[in-house]
Amino acid sequence: MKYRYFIVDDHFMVVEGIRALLQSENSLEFMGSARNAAFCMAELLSKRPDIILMDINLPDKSGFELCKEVKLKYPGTKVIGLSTFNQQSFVKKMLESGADGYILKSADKKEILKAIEMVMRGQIYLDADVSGLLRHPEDREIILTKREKEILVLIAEGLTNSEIADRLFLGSSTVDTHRKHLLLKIGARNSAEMIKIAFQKNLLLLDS
Amino acid sequence: MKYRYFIVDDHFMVVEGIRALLQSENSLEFMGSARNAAFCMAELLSKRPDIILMDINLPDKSGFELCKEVKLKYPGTKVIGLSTFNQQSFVKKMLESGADGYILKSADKKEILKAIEMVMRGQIYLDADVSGLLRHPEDREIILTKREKEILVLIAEGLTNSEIADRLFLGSSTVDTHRKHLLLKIGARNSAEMIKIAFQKNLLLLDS
DNA sequence: ATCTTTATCCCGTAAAAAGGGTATTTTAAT
DNA sequence: ATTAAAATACCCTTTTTACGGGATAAAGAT
Repeated sequence: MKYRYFIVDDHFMVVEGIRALLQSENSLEFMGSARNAAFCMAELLSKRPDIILMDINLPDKSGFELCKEVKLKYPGTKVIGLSTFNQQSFVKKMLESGADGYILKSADKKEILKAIEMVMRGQIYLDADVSGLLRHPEDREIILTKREKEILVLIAEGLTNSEIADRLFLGSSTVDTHRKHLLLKIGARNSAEMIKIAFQKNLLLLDS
Repeated sequence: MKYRYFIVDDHFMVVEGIRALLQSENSLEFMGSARNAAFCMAELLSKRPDIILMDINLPDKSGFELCKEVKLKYPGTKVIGLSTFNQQSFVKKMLESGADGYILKSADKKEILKAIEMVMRGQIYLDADVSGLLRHPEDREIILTKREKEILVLIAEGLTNSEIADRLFLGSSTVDTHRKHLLLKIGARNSAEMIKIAFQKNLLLLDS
C-alpha cells in the first residue's frame, strides 16, 4: 500500500526538507504542496492525499481552521500538525480540530515515518516533547468570553478603564468587573502579568 | 570556485530542505550542519565553510551572539541569517552582529542561490520583504540597560515595585525610577502596554 | 421552565502605578 | 582627567488598579 502525502507550509525550505527526507521511501508518494490554506483547499479538489502534513501557522488562516475544513470535506484524510517548539500551546487546539498527530519541525526522518505509520493505522501520534504537555491538566485552557477578549486587547493597547468604557459605550465600573474576571481567569496578579500570560497562552497574538 | 557552506538550525527539516535544494548545484559543497550554537562552534574547529546559513533562533543562544562569535574567530566566513516572517525585528540586530545577508525560510532555491552569490561577492543580501523594514527608521530600536531588562522581566512576572526591590536588594523608589525610564523608552502609557510592546519588539521572549 | 453564563452596573477601601521633580554614586567612554 | 551614562535613592500628588462585596437583566443551555 502506497500512501500519498501532501504538505502545507509557507516555508519552502520545510516543504523541500520533508520531501527530501521522504523521497527515498517507496511506500510514500509526494502529491504536492501548498503555501497557504486557500491553495491547499484548491489543490485538494483534484488531488486526494491520504495524509496531510500541515503547519499550524499559515499566512491566511490558522492551522486549526484549515484542519477542521479538511476534516469536514474529506473525513478520511489524515492530518499531522507541524510546528516549532515555542508553539506548544497550539497542540491541544490542533487535536481538538481533528488532527491525528503532531510533530515538531526538529523531527528527523525516523520520527516522521513513525508518525505517518501510526496515524495511517488509525492511531494518534504525538511528539515526545509535546505529549508531556497533555499530561499536565493543571494549566487548563483559559476560556474568555467575546467581551473579555475585546477588553483584553484594549488593556494591552494601554487604555484605562474609563477610556475602554468610552470606546465600548459602557460604564467604567463594567469594564472594571470584566478586568477583575480577566485577572481571575488568567490567574495574574496585575495587568502586566496578565498581558504576559495572554501572549504565552496565545490569547493575544504578536502579529496583529 | 566551489563554495563550502554550513547550516545552523535546530529544525532538522529546514536543514534537509536547504541541503536538498542546493545539492544539485556543483558550485556548492555541503560541509555539515549543527542544531545549536555550541555544536556549531565545535564543528568550525575542524570544518572551514566559506558561508554559514544561520537560524536566528537557536536553543542555546541567540543567532546574534553566535554570529558575533563566528565573525570574531573566523572573520573571513560569511554569515546569512535565516528566520521566519514574524521575526523581522531581528534583522537589524543580525546585521549589526556582522551578518552579510538575511533571507526568510519561505525563500525558494533561486533566492538562496542569489543570496549566496551576492554575499560571496562581498555584498549584503536582504530579502525583499525584509529590506523594507530598514527604510523605516521611525520605529528605532529600543536600547535598555541590563538593570532595566532585569526589572522588565520582573514586571512581566507580576511583581510590584516593592517586591522587585526586595528581590534585587534595592529601594522601591529606585525600582520606581527604572520603571519610569522603561515606560519612557518603550513609549507605553502603562505597564500593560509596556509588556505588549516588549513582546512585539522582542524585548521579552515567549519561550523563556 | 429552570439554571447558568454573560454582560451590565454600583459602592467602598487600600494598594500600586503614573508623573513630576531632584540628587548622589558608580561605571563606562573619550 | 573629564564627561556622559547608568544605577541608585528620595519626595510629592494624582490617577488607576486591585480587591471586597452585591445586584439585575438578557441570552443560552438543558
